[in-house]
Amino acid sequence: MNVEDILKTEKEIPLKSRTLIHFLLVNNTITEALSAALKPYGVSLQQFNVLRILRGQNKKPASLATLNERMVTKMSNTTRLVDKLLLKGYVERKVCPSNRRKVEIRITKEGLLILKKMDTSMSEAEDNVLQNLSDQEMEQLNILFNKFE
Amino acid sequence: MNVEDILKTEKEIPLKSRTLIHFLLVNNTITEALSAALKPYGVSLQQFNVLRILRGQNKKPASLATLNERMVTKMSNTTRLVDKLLLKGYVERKVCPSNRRKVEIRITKEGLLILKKMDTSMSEAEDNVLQNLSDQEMEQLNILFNKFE
DNA sequence: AACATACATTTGTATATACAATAGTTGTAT
DNA sequence: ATACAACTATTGTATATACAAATGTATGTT
Repeated sequence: MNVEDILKTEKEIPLKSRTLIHFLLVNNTITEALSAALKPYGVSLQQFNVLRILRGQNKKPASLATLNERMVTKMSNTTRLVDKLLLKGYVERKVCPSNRRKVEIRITKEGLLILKKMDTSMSEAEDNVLQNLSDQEMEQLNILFNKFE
Repeated sequence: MNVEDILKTEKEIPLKSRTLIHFLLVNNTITEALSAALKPYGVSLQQFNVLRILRGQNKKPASLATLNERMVTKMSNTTRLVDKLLLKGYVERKVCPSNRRKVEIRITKEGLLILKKMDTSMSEAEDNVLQNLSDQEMEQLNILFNKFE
């Protein structure tokens, strides 16, 4: 299926616009698939991302700045994102004793438990989205992606 | 710059996840660049998209359904998107005489005028984002993008 | 100690989006 | 003609996000 058909337009789109539009279209496909996989757990992609970062810390706490630095999609408001996870009991937050400007955020046991389940669903969704691509093609994509500013 | 560096993580990310994360990262780059180009005009990417569709109609009106069908990123609420453009005077909307369930949306003279200016800015932004890619590489990307479900 | 500056997070506000519910219109079958 | 289902857009509500301003804390300078 080509871009013109998807957008139901007669005229041919120039290569550059076409590439970018195609990019955005595939991005929609990907985020919809991943979000749908997380839907049963009631968390957004961003919240999932935060939980994964926290698990990667191995007990070490993370500050908001750390989270922001490592998030795939940077947020202007990580505070409220963590609030949501707090409400669900998946993270805990306390003021950092050594520097009281900072907060220490950790994933809870419940967070780890639910995250393990999410991992399975996410992995399935990833496989599904990428099922028509070979390893070589993915490598190729990664190389091409590096050329974007 | 590789993905691991961008996300400041030590562990190597598996190819599939890596590809998808890289995709999302580049998507952020693209949408930020394009949105920034539209910022001076006070319209969002979606609003710009609607204006372009309307211009492509050549005087023929479009219904909300038509807009939705042709938008790059489908919206659950095109009504309010058009509301914004109405307020700015870039489009006009009236009830379709032959089928009063539908509305007829057209771009105005002011809309066409401002859109012409936006085109220049957008084209510059596109060139900028894609400056490191050859035509062949873009073609390659389009082929790979077609492999996504 | 007093002050200015930088830092880290939180809050306020406006806008955007998703999803569900509603309202009005049309076509069709009876 | 009437009832009913399908269609199209609008509205309501909750949540998400962007951006700017405010708060509280720490650090450096005099």
